[in-house]
Amino acid sequence: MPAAANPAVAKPVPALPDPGALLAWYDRHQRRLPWRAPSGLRQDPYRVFLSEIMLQQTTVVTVAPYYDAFLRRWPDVEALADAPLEEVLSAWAGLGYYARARNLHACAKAVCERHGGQFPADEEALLALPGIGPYTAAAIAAIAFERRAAPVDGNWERVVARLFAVADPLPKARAKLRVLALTLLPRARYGDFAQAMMDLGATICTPRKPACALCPWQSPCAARALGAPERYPVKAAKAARPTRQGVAFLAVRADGAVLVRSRPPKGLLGGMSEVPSTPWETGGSVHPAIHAPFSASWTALNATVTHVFSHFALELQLWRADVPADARAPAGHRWVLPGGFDAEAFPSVMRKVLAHAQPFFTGPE
DNA sequence: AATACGTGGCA
DNA sequence: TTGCCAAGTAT
Repeated sequence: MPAAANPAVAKPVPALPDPGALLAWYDRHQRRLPWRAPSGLRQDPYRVFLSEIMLQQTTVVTVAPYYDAFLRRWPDVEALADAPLEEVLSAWAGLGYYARARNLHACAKAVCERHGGQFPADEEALLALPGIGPYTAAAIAAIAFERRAAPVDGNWERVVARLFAVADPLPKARAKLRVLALTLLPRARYGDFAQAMMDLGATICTPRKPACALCPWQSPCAARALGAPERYPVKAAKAARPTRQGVAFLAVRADGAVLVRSRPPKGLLGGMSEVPSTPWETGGSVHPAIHAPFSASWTALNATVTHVFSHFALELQLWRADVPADARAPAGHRWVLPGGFDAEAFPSVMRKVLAHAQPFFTGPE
């Protein structure tokens, strides 16, 4: 041991992170989640798929009730593939990132048509399915099929960035973090390891105030050695969020029905239901009336609906018109009674709008 | 590579 | 109140 024999060259070399230490921690502290199989059992690939799509950029607490509802309504991939897209969108309403729901449905169809109703086990084949990117392909491969794969999500990135004190800012550091993450993989238990990394990130190695004293990897962690684990990962500055304005037209029929239409199949809130409105633009529309679904005595309500989307904030003024029970719906529009609201694919912003149409409709929960 | 794409909770 | 954050993907 030449190095150790020379005190002048000897440095305190931190131990490399041991995958076994994390797995041992996971065996004691793993969270019980609705989509997790009983210990030692492999989870149904459809359930892994469903949960992973829902969990993209979405918290466990938010996902849980949606996951239960979907699984009860569509217990397997064939059932989901056979469902009308409108029903899937309606069930997804409120979860956000609605392209996920469209792709979820398209993916179920693809699995049935291209793979005989069986999810493929290979990352590459999974990656070819709609809505399944690098993370989800790896997650399904590891968790449902016990394949050697690294589903590098935000938790992995945070844990790895701290373990190795990666100073490069995200998202550019992503490739480097992935390489480092691969060095951590164990020789077995790939599914458990993937979920252990996520549990560690969610409960110990948290974005703020990480609980380093409880961490199975506190000893090899470079960021902790530096005394500032919460400084990692470094993130690039995000773009400012502009505000857009618009006017939403609340046409209320004498029996309480509200005039509704469906948004274009792609883009923002693609395929979802909405109250007709002007375009949403920074600066707003100079002449809202030309965008009204029909001519009527529109009254500006003393109400503004505000809503924050991922890349802009919205301020919606409300115009209301009360119309006779025999009023016709313009082309592309339909009347929906309050009792039918739950069957519609109203995103959260529209639930806020509709709360102003019906005093007895409370809107988003 | 950069941007579009939701929502709700928390400090 | 404002900004940050959560099991990302598509283009």
